[in-house]
Amino acid sequence: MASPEERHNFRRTEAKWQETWTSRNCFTVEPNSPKPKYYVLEMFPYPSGRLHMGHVRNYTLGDVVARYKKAKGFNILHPMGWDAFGLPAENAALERGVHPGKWTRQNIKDMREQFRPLGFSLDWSREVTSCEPEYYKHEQKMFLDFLKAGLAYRKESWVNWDPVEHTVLANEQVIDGKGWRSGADVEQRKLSQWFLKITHCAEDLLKAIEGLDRWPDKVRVMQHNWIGRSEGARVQWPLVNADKTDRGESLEVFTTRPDTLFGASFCAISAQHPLAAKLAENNPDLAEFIAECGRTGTSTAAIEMAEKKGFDTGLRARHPFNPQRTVPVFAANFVLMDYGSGAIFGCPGHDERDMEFARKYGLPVYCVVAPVGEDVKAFTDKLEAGSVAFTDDGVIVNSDFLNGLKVDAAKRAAIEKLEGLKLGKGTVQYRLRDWGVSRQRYWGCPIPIIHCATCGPVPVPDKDLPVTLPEDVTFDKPGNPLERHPTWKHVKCPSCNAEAVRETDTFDTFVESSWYFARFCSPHVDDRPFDKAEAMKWLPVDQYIGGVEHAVLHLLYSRFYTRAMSECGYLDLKEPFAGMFTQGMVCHETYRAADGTWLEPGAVEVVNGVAMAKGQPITVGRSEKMSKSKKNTVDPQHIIETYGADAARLFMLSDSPPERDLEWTDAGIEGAWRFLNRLWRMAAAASEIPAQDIPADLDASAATVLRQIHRAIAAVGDDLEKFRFNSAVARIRELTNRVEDMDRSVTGGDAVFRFGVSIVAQIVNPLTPHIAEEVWELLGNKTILAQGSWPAHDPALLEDSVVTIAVQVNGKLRGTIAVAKGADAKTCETAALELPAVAKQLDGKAPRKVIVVPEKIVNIVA
RNA sequence: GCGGGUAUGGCGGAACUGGUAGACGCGUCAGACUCAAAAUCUGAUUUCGGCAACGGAGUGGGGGUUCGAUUCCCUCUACCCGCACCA
Repeated sequence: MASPEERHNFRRTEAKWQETWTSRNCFTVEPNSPKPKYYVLEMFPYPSGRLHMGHVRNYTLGDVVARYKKAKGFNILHPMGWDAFGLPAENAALERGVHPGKWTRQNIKDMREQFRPLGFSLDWSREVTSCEPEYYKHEQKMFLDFLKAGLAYRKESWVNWDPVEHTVLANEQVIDGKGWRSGADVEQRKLSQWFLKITHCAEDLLKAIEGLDRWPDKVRVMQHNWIGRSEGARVQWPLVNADKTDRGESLEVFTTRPDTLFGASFCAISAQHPLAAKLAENNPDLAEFIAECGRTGTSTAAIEMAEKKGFDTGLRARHPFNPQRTVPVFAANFVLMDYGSGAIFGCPGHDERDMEFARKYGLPVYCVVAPVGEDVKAFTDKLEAGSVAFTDDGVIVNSDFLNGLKVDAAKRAAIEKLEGLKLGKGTVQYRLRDWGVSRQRYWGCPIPIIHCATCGPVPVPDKDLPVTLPEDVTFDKPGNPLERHPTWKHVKCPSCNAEAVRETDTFDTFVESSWYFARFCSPHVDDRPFDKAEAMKWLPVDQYIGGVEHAVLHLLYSRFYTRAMSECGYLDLKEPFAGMFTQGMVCHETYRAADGTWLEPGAVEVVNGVAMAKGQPITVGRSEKMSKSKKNTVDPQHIIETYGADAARLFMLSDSPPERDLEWTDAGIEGAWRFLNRLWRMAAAASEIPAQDIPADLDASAATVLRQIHRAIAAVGDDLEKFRFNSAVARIRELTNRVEDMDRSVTGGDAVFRFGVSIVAQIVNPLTPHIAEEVWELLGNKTILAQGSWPAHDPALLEDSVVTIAVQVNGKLRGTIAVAKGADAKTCETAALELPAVAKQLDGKAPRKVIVVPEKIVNIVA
């Protein structure tokens, strides 16, 4: 171990500066400040009780932005809170018998303590906790307002039921037919649910994506696809019974290809379609088919994909353009009830799935689109005999009045005709469905509704809000404890005073996270969710930072919720997040023993280049996201205790660009630690030099370093603006190297050295603020960097008076020349041709052509 | 299947609007200090040939545009992510 004075004592200095910042109130908003505002927000954490490296990365990125923007003269809002409702609390209750509330609040306390030593510039005075009534009561009020505004409604619907968690899942929470948390096969059940009408904003949510120019393209594309707009038509097919009598009703289908209507050979309805249910009453085989579809549901969708099953209902449907023509109506497992009208028409010739279905059930194939210029007869024969659909653009054929039109024109013509016949209508369909917010859970915000046998669902009157969660609940049985509570749900109907029951469902936890960013603007107002003027002052969030896993759900819900709040007068804003950044995951190598069990990194040692654990060779797996199940986690607290917060932060920012995955390595954190100690030793040396001005007769070598210092200020600032934190770290290290290596004995050497160290302190401050403050103080400064400003660079010093430019012959580098900045082309050319290497390449011949790009390059074409 | 992304030394990664590829770091090797080790410092480190000067090749593969391509275009391959019967 080196002597103490050679090493930076991070334990002492980090605690010291954290106390200083707190006691000087460095991170609270400046009231009535003339400075422009800047709202930095990281996604608020779920209080699991344990800080992990993903948190460290997320909040470090945000802290860099907050500290940098503060130094650039902004008034910063950088708050913190807890996304505190959710299932893990109930799981803890089940597993350990702890009350979810107690467990959650203890976790919050613990995690707040774990955050403290990282030195984030967070304004804790604005802390919000979503599981407390002071927070969720506003959510209840807003929900009732949404209800009044028609933005919330109740409907019976098929839901994804997780049999393990005993709850309903949103479509987004079903992954490959399995519950996103439990991994259990999801079943289909019909329940009455509350919905928020996100589809009301579908078009606007889609269009406005264009304006989100500070969002990652990836996220914008994902949201675009999620909303899934498609143009098409709803078409009526009059139904005919098996005995050829008209049923007096028609089947509505949705199609994006009305141009191919003449190629129809069947219709298919969803197994969940009301018509299917009606027909099944007198048809046990159909009933059995429907039941089978319900069983397989979405659960084995991936496997079942190839297997398209249909059941001929016996009904037939009249072709809208030719009443003489009828097609069979099938019930089919692949038709989705909640998209379009839950029914389709099948055109096997021009849709691959329909083709597969037609071939399986012996249905005819009609060719109605042919490639331009192709022989129609020959193409028709080939298509109708084959089993490959033609889905490209082309010319309509065999289609009466549509013949000869291109696909797009035919779509328009078909829709016009349908509308004339009153058998259809052009429409826009979205993939996006309304947001089901009911959850059959205890640990969530109660939905403020009372169910009365005579009045139906009645909103809880304002005066009775909030509806608080009862604390005295038990978790000895599966399902929702609110259902079983002896008294809580039994209340009088607010409208007729009869005996009634409370809604026992609670909100999806995505509701809390859909408005917390607004609550932070005025977290202590009690009579409304937030002060409108304050919210309008701070919103939108200037820079939001979080994981890509929320690219669709949370971000889309928040965009909708902001619109909904605006419709109800709470705000005047559409987009909550002007800038979005999605960070990569923190990964680590995985290790497995011979018996396949996962091993912790701490258990692994490398002996003679072979990875071993307990004397046995082990398998080193690829790097994966840190997770408890794979045991490849590294505990942030341990890292901070060993190397300090600055080292942990620096490593998080080095090497990997923030949007990419970061590979955690011991060598990496040690590298960061070494750099900090080097900086520390430089600071000690610089502090020995008296403060002094840089002399006018500065030595040339020191002047070069001075230019490099100014260049680094500009470059690091630029990198931080653009989220190139890894590059900023590289430039700071580069500058540190230059300053450290400079010759201090020349005229002005000491002054430039001292200046260089002080600049390093200032530009490294957003990244590693503790050591930066310490260095700054060591240099005799009485101010603190947390309240300081970004150093100004002198534009005149950014560039050298002499530039080195490359000389190429035929595009290959043959040497460099140093010319005065601004030297003309002729000078450059002459200097280049004088290079021996160039002369050698030319071999006495005159160059055919010389290209000179001033201050960049000379290329000689031989 | 559809949509999006990525590919650069032993490794993570740099390279602004087409202009000196490999910044910065890690690792490795050699050396200094040391009784020794750690720490620290110095030097080397894309690759091939060569003692060297120097020369050849080189940014996943192939092709193109250009005086000049990691960067632009076409094409192929591999991997990663999202959606997945959306009619």
